[in-house]
Amino acid sequence: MTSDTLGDALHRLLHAYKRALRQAYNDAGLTLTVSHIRLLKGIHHQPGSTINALAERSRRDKAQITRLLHGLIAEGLIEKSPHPEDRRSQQVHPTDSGRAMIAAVQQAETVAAERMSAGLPASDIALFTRLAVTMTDNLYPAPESADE
Amino acid sequence: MTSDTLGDALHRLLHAYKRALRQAYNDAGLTLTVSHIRLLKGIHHQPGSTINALAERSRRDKAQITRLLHGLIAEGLIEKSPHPEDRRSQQVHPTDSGRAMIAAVQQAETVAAERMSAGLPASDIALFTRLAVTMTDNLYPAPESADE
DNA sequence: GCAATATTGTTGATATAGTCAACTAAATGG
DNA sequence: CCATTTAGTTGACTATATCAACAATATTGC
Repeated sequence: MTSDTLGDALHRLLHAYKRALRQAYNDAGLTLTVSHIRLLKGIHHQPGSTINALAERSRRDKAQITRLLHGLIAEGLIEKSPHPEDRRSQQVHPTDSGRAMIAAVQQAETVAAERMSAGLPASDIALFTRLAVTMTDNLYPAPESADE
Repeated sequence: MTSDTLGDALHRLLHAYKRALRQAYNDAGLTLTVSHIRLLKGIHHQPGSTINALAERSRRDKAQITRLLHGLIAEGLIEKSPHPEDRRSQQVHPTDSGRAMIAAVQQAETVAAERMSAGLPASDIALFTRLAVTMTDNLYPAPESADE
């Protein structure tokens, strides 16, 4: 199995998966983009996060996170509040609308994931996911000690 | 394992992988984008393809393929020739430069793939790739017969 | 044989995703 | 107390992707 094949398979799968996701969101009447939804889920998963924390966890540019947050705030799905200890910083929380949106998103994503996984045993999916996580970690090595 | 986890793992892996690819291309002095390189590889893999064939195989919009081809022609990596039978159509071939570029690309991609796969047995990578192909196929069902 | 329809590739327009740099206000460290 | 760092923002830009409309050409059906 060449490196070529693994890479090609990944590109193709993500392209197909993102299309399927967009289709499922559209079918569910959701108009947010994949990136907005991923961020909303990240906030829902860890309410009170700072923008920096969201950027770090998702490994996205904080400029992009800031812009995506604008969109989510405009939709009334999240809100910001001042950080209790650091006046440079804010904490981000989902609103009731945001939490309601998460439920709809999860349903739509289940549709897409079930299509994608059709005919595959849960043990294969579990292994696939574990391998994906491992490969991602391989690409983001833990920070080295100072004496590197 | 929730659908959430599979999807999230995929998003993260592709984001990390594309970054690693771009880094490897940069380190190798390659200035083409990931999309240009993927198209060049597709042409190299099947010289003489039409634009429509390239769009179909990659499942990209033909408008995007046309634009990417412009860039590759500008770099002298491919060339077009009139289709022998259909005057609407052209055939696309790699040039000698394009073929030389492929070798450099393969080297750079091996670097990225080896980082990504570090510590994983080849059998795991093979299984992962097979599962990725199956899931992609699940998302693009074969065209139905007319009596659907 | 001709008109209607379909196809190929292109261009226009637009949206989404992503990155780098520079900035201000605030925090930290020496 | 001052230099440096950090948090978040904005500007600018690139990459990726899609839809629609079009002209030229091919195909189909009568």
